[in-house]
Parts: sequence; structure tokens; C-alpha cells
Amino acid sequence: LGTKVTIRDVARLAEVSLGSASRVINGSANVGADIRERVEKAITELGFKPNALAQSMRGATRMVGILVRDITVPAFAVFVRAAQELLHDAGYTLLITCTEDRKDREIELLNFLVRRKVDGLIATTSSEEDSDLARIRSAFPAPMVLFDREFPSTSDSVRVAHRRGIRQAMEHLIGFGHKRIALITGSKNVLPSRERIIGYKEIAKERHLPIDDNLIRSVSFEADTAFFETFKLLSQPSPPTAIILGGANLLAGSVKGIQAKKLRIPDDISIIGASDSDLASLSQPPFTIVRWDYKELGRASAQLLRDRMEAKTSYPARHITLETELVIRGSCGLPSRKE
Amino acid sequence: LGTKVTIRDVARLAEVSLGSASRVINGSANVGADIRERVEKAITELGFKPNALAQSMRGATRMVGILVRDITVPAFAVFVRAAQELLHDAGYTLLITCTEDRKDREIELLNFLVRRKVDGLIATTSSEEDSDLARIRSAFPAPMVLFDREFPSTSDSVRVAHRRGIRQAMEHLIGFGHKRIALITGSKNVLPSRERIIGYKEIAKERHLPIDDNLIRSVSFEADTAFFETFKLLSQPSPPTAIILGGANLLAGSVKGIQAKKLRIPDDISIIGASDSDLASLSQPPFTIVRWDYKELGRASAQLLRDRMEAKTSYPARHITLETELVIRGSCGLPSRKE
DNA sequence: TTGTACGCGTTATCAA
DNA sequence: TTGATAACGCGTACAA
Repeated sequence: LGTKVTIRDVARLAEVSLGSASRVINGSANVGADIRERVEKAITELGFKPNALAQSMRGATRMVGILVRDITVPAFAVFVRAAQELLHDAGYTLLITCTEDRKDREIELLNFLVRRKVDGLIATTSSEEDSDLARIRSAFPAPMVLFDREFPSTSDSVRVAHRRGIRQAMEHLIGFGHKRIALITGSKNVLPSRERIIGYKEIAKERHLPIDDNLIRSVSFEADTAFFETFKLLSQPSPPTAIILGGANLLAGSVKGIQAKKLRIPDDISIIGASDSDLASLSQPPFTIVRWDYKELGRASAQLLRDRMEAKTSYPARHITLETELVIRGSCGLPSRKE
Repeated sequence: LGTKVTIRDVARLAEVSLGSASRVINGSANVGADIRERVEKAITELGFKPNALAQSMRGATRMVGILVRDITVPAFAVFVRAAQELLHDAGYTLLITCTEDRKDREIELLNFLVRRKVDGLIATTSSEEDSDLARIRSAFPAPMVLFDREFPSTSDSVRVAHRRGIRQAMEHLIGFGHKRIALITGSKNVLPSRERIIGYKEIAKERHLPIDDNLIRSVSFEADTAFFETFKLLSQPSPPTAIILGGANLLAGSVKGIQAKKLRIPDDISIIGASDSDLASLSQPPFTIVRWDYKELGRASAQLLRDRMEAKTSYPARHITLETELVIRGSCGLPSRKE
């Protein structure tokens, strides 16, 4: 019961035509009270549920794809969930997929989403540089909102002001007297990393800090990477006195590295994390962080996409940039050594 | 290009019939080398990608639904991701949905998944007791694997030995001399909470601990709840000397409560968390926890479901129970007060 | 081996 | 207002 029942069965039981049944189901105005009643009765009696597949064959699928690196990163989960809520209220369903920062997987997922005929896509890419990826993105047959990425530029996008975020962090540390400040962030072929590095260099120049390229670690956003890089940085003959983490998932790895070196925060080393987390807010001392609102980011992406999907006419790409906020807690102090 | 091209276009360009094109695409054996070549050429030339919707109309959708409380809880994300990986390798795609522990939402999602014709479902329910929910679950038209739930009993299931987990935690605390041990866990209409409470009472009886029902807080798995309950427990005239958290997402809330009371761990209060996390492993001191393997849980669920979906004949329900492990770290010590 | 025609469950168009 | 019928894109019996 309810498992294999089609609109035909409904029409038959209600003794009306297919068309009438369909009209009742879709709430068309032009339908007699008598027929409507009979059809509705048949529907509940049979437990009829329209086959979404067949509906999609005709019109839109009302499915939206989302491409993130890893749903396991709590910040991304918050982003996805916020987008999902807004989209759900608009009658769309989210197809959540994870690239794991792997090119092959990203290509596969992109193809999958076009085969599945999603009406739109919220995406972050593992590389803005890669030409295969770029080609597929450009050819994507549905509206797309980029999340912290900038290619193709004809797409709507939602970004974070990472460059200014790094400035906030740097200013704070420089205020304590730090001169050797390290930055650990992701690969240069994505926007956030590039912006952070640019910001870092800008302010270093302004404040006449010597730029030691060795202190800029642009590798990946994986937590393990943060562990290795932190450990290596702190094992140098002349280690940094402060580390800025440029990535939402880096704090745990970095803390692990610091614990491995048996260093105290902030006495031996100052740390500024990126984006809030239980670890950041509840550690003793709690971590000073550059924070931005993943929930708002998710909502904004969803709204941008929704507008685009429902637009009758085309309009220029819209770009939303969210500001960051420096949340000062207890992980920064005076530099442990004089230079 | 590639956006609106159907198998018809391929057939036309290759100058073959529809059937032949289809056969080539689906790798049928009975097809001439000549035709195969022409079709394949046409496919790449046109950038043809089969419409998954239309394919699904004929056979299976190769989609699987998953129903969790909240993808934002890292442990659940790990579970989902592990299931996703295994299913993906088998050619299935996961439709991830979140109930938020709300009945209305759960009903809506369940209906959504049957309308979308998923081939299977991995589900946890917000209540095993509720009769509306029970009816819908029982009528679900595809194989279903229950995750840490036991209804309907005819479904395959994957569970955690929470009862024994609580015993491990209790034994550990009793070993330190604790007598007033609190348990914070979720609502009683789900299996894990019930099992934990049973385990708690069993061992309390064995060890001749007075059972104070006031120390058993069975409310919800939300972090906020853990905060309130911890705070209230510690504000009592005769507070517990130890708290066991029975839920993967409770530690952060509880820690917040303890910090609000300005208590030190483990000097003033001993804590045992549930399931690992950055917060649990990297705090100073790190938290002693009852751990179980969400990744393995995800894999097992996926495997159970896959077997069921691909089975030619029916077979009895299978139930897998994973053991827990007590990871002793630094959040437990001697009770702060004698009774 | 190849081609034709039908069915999957809808919605939408067009007569009646 | 209602009913019949043509799509949607694909897989597959069945006929050639």
C-alpha cells in the first residue's frame, strides 16, 4: 500500500481522468468541487505520493548540488546546514557532495550533478588554476554560486574578507611586539590562501617587518598539515614567536604540534586561530581567533542561488563579501624572545 | 554543448538507431565494432551525459537516503562520510537529511525520500515510541538500516554497546572512590539513552551505590542541554563528584557549565565524555572518554544496506553491535568531597 | 546484430 | 471544467 500506486490508480479509483487528478494534486483552480473531493479521497485512501522522478522529467528537479571539501569539518557543516535550511524552505533539496580536495573526485562529482540535473550549484573548488576543472565549471548547465572562490567571475559569489582578517591578526600580534610571525594556510590555487598571503605581506611591509618567506606555509587546509608545519616551524633554529592559522580546520593540528614541542600558550608561543570552535572557545586559555560567520555565509549563498534560479531575466553577477572579526581571548601574549 | 543533448542526438550523429546507442552506452555485448566506435565518437563529440532521472525511471535510482539528527555534530559527519564513501564506491549516492530531532521534520523527510524513490535508507529516528513515526518507518518501501535504534526489529541495524560503555565509565569512577555520579544523556525514547540508564542502574546496584534519580538527567542530546543540566547539577546542595556524559555532542556544553561554576577538572569534578573530539583530546587536561568508532559504524551501516539492496532473496535481519572503549586521560580524579 | 516501439509517472496542451 | 494525448529521456522486449 502506497508503494507502487501512481496517479493512474488515483484517477481510476476517483473515476476521473488523468488530467483531473493531476490538476487536483497540483492545486489548479479550474477543477470542480465534486471532482476535487473524489480525487482527494482516493489519494488518502491509496496513500498516493507523487513520484518526484517523473515530475522532474517534465520540469525542474528542485535539487541543488553543493560541493564542499569535507563535510566533516564542523565549520563547513554549519555552512551546509544553513544553506540547506534556506533552500529547504524554498522547496529545494540539497545534494551534499565532498571533493576531499581531489581533482578527480571533483570532476566526477560535477559530472554526477549534471547527470542528476540539479537546478543549481553552490561550489568551492579545489583549484581555481586547473584548466580541466575550469572548463567543467564554465560549462556547468545551471546557475552556480561560488563559495570563497572567484572563478568563473561571471558567477555569483560569496566571499570572506580574509585579507583584512589577516591584518586584524597581524596588528594584534604586532601590538604585543611580535616580529617573527608565521602564517599557515592552504594552497595558493584558491582565493583565501592567496588573499591571506597578500594581506600578510602588505602589512609586514607597512610595519617594516622583515619578510621571511620561510614563515609563510601555504600547503593545505588539512589538520595534519597544520601539525607538521607547526612542528617544523617551532623546530627551526630561529622559530616564530607567533603563529597565525589561516584555515578553519587548522587549530587542532597546530595545538597538537605545540603540545608535541611541550610549549605553553601564550607564554612560549602566541596563536591566532581561524573561525570559532569548541576547541577554540573552551580551551584554557581560550584561543584568540579571526572569526567569520559560516551560517550567514551559507544563508547568503543559498539566497544568491535561489534568486538566480527563480529569476526570469539574466542580470550581472553579484558578489557578497563578509567581514571578519578579531575575537580577542587568551592565546596571545608578549613574544617569548627578543630578536 | 553538453547541456541538452540526448541519446537521440548521439544516435543521429552516429547514424545508428536509438537502441544501438543505448547498447553501446550500457556496455552490451551484442554490438558491432563499427557501430560501437561511431557511437563512442559521437558521445565524446557531443559531450553526451545520460540523464540520470530518465535512467532511474526505468530501473533503480541508485540513491540512498540517510537520516541523522544534525550533520553539524562532527561525530555524525564522520559517520555519514564513512557511509558515503562505501556507498559511492558501489555506485550509490547519499541523500543526506537532518531531522533536528523534530517529529514533523522527520515525517516530512521520510516522505520526501519515498517520493524521491531512494533504493535504501540509513536512519536514526528521534523517537522509537511515537506511533506516527513508527507507522511511516514500517511502511518505508525500501530496505532500511537502523543506526543505534531498534524499531522496526525486522530491519537490519547497527548499534553501540552503550550499556557496557557506561559500565566502563562507572567502574573507572568507582575505582577513584566516587559515589555520587551523575549521568547526562538524551531522551528515553531512543535506545542509547535507555541502555545507558539501564547500565547505570545495574552497576549502581551491584556496587551498592545509592541511586539518586535526581542524578540521572535524560533530556536531550543537544549541547545546550548539557550546559544547563551540568550547571543545575553542580548548583545543588549536594552536587555529584563526577559526571558521565552520554552523548557525542555533550562535552562542550558540560565544560561550559563547569567553567561557569569556576570548577577545576579533575580537582573539583571528574568528567567522562562520550566519543572523541578535538576538544576531548587536546584540552588540558585531556578528557577521559568512552569512545566508539563512528567511521566503522558508518561503514557497517552502508555495508548492511548494500547487501540488502543487492540481495536476490530475503534473509533475516542482521544486527551489528560495536563495542566501546574507555580511553583514560586526565579528567578523572579522586572525589573532591567525602560523603 | 540492428532497428522499432512501448512503457516508466508525470505535466501540459488542446479539443470538447 | 473535463478528458484524451503528446511529450520528457531512457532501457528493452520483440521483430527483422
